[in-house]
Amino acid sequence: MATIRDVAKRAGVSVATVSRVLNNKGYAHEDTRKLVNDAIKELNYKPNEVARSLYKKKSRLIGLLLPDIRNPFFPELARGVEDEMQEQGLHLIIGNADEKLEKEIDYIQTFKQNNVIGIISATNHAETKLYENLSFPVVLLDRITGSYPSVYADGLDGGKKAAQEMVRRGSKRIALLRGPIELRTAQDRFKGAVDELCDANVDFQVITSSFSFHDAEKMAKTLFEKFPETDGIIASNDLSAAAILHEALRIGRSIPDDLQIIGYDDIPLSKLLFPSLSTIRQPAYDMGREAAKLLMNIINNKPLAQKNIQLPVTFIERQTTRKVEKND
Amino acid sequence: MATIRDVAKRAGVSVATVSRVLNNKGYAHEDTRKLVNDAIKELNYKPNEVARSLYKKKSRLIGLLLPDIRNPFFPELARGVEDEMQEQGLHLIIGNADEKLEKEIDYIQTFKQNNVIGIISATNHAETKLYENLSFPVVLLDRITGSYPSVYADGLDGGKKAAQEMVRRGSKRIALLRGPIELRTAQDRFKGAVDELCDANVDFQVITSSFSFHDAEKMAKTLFEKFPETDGIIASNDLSAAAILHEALRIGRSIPDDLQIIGYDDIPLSKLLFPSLSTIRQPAYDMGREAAKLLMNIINNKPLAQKNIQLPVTFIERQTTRKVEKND
DNA sequence: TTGAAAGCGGTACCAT
DNA sequence: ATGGTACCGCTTTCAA
Repeated sequence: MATIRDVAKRAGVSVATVSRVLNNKGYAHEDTRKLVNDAIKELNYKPNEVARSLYKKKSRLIGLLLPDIRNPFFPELARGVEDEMQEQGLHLIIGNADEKLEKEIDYIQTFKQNNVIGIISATNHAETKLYENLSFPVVLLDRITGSYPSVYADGLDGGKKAAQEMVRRGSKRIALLRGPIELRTAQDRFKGAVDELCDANVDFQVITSSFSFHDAEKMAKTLFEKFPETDGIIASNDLSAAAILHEALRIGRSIPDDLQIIGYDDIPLSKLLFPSLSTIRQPAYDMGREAAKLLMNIINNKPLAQKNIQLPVTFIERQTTRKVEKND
Repeated sequence: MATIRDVAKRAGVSVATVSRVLNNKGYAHEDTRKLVNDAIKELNYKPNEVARSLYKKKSRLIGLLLPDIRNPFFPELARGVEDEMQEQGLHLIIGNADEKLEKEIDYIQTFKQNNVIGIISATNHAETKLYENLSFPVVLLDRITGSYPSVYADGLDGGKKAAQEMVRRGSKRIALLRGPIELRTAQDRFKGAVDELCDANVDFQVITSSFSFHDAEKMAKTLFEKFPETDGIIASNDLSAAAILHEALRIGRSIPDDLQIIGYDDIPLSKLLFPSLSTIRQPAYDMGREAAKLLMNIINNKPLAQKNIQLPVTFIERQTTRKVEKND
């Protein structure tokens, strides 16, 4: 690998000059500039980011921390972050915390030690002290606390919409899934639904469940054992909804005639289920992009229009809910 | 952040001594060692990996390149790699190439510039020149070329098993999906199936398709339009299989009585489909772990039992295939 | 057993 | 406009 010294020698100038040309900083005569650039090309020189990072105490890396890379919602977020960062000439280190605090701590350490200039976190512990005393900014993604800037979708409205659509389509004995208690976003969508259900003339039951694959199947079985009368299920995410749909069909429930299901997230697979899943769509890709933009604005000290960015959710009508006249 | 100088000062020794203690290299009196370790604890000192990396031209980072983070097969691979690396005290940078050559090049550049000590690649271009002239080892994952060490599952056997099980269960007019031509792994499973189907007394058609979400739906529609008579489909991966299953049910085919489907991969969602998907399971998590181990053995100059590691695949019988007497 | 100092590959200050 | 050089934080050789 060629170094800046090789380039300097080749161009017949000092390393200082090469550095200036490289970074477009300070003066450099047009001719010298050309000399240097030619040398760079000839040697196929790429600056050593590590050396740069050591001196400046800043790299060109952004850390992205995901809670569970297996839940298809998160790869979607990641792609949004990635695309935006790439456009800004930055690089992404993705860490998968696997819902384990220990892994999360480990990744934060790695990020620190590699001089990332910022972190975007979507983990389940983002709301703890882990992110304090960092020397670079943190943006929360699909997570909310008072303390950090964040990007998320409107959970209250999401829950509300799910409940409204469910009720409007005639379900009377509704099971409402409640995601992890420690996640504000999960609780918002839960609360949004509860408020709506309380106002409506329906019975409803609450089941608490995690967001992971593993638990989804068990939860689905339990649900139908405990509440066989249920005629409408509002799931806490699409993964749970998929498990519920599977179990419902397995025990012979007819969907959507006898039982309606509404998911949450709109992961790519939801439309491949059969019947395809009606769900509340979170604009995951856009959320990722927005988070990246927000972080970059903070890093570049741009004035922020808002510290917290809320994106809208939409009801995606597919086939696990019954048809009904439009009435808006 | 405390530096090695702070620690040295605190312990009343030189930085060289601290470094030796830190790395367990060279002599250090037991008492001095304790002195240093105490200082490290008191200051909560963590060595600066960037500085270390600059001098040694080696970091503790491994680059993992995935072709498409949205295909659930790859996160599963990633988790295997991640867990093994973590146990070895190394850290992972995950890059998502998004099936784009340009992104892949970009990530490789990032990996280089950050002194990764090795790359594990599962991308669609791993079989090109991109990985030549690297100063660190490369291991291919779920990919095969002559040139690089690799870890993959037995595609020939997988294709063969899929075809056997399909034929054994009575399908007579079979559609065989062929994945991307440029991927050896995809072609192996295709060839395995072709060989078997040729020997059997059945008709079959070949449809070429990509592995991505986006194309899966269109492909499914086309398939049934062009070959409405089909009574058995061997998919190139579970994503395609899911799309096919969806379309089949949509147009009223009865599964598995009228049409059987066998997928490939066994992604976590396959068992949540309804009917749950019969498929050829690749041990993705284990493949990831093996790739990590292989890479580490190469990095540490351990003698290699074998440069290419092939893992077995298994037929997972679920509900998109008909029941049949055991006959092994 | 320990420490001084050179060097990894850049950046940026200060002279010229 | 350009160059010399100290410095970022760590490792390693060499001398003591």
